[in-house]
Amino acid sequence: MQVRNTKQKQVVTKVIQEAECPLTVHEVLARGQKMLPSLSLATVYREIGRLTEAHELQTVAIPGDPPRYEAHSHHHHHFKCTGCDKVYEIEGCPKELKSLVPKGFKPVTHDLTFYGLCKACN
Amino acid sequence: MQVRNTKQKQVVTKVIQEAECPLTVHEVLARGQKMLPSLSLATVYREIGRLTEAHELQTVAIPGDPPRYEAHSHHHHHFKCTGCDKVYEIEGCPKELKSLVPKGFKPVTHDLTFYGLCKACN
DNA sequence: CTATTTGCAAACCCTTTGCGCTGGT
DNA sequence: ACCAGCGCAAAGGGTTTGCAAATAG
Repeated sequence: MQVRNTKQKQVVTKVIQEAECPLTVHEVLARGQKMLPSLSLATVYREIGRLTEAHELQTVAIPGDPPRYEAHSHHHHHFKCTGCDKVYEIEGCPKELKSLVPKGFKPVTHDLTFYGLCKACN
Repeated sequence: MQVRNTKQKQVVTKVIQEAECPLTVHEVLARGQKMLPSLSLATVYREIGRLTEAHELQTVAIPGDPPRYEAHSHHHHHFKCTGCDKVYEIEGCPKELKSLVPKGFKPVTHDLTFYGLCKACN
């Protein structure tokens, strides 16, 4: 079973790589359709599913929001503006974090999300 | 518009307060029906909605999982076991966290979730 | 007695899936 | 020419909502 290189895949990948912030499925669809108007929602879901399984995408889940997706690059965290609802990337990660985990537990990874006002809304 | 003290509200509140970990809506329903068999799913959703808006409940969102709810007590974080899928509370929170936020941004709150193996699964 | 709240079922998302057609190789 | 992948539309699963009956105050 071989993987084919289709326009749809190129478009979805491109949209996510060029995004300045994590995108929802519908945002990916909207941006993708500017390049390829026939792009369908089902295809976006399928492609995002593939990319996520291949660990080329990361899911950013924020309570109350639909999931967002971003290119899997280096380890980082997020800031969600409660004013304009945009999600920003935050660099850095304190080493001490792991010390919060109780003895006997084995932490593998973690998510950290800040909420508040971004530069523009503040 | 005054709020009435119904059996359903008491049950939902009690279930969540007595829970040893954050519960999904269906877990709240199942536990609640042991005390009040007629309790309906819609009522659980409505009551959780009210409590969340009143900030008496906190939502624990984990990518891929349905949201869970817990009593709003002190500030703390969570550990999700990827072995048994249970969610544990983690105490403590490094002061340095806020220093990750860029200048001009105003952090109000944050979520932190660890993933890995719990004591039992490790 | 009156207005809120409940339970039910239908309506609504958002996401997934079956299927015939398109198009990459 | 073959078959992975697409678009469409229907199905699924979780959550919300309209409404008549139940019930707190």
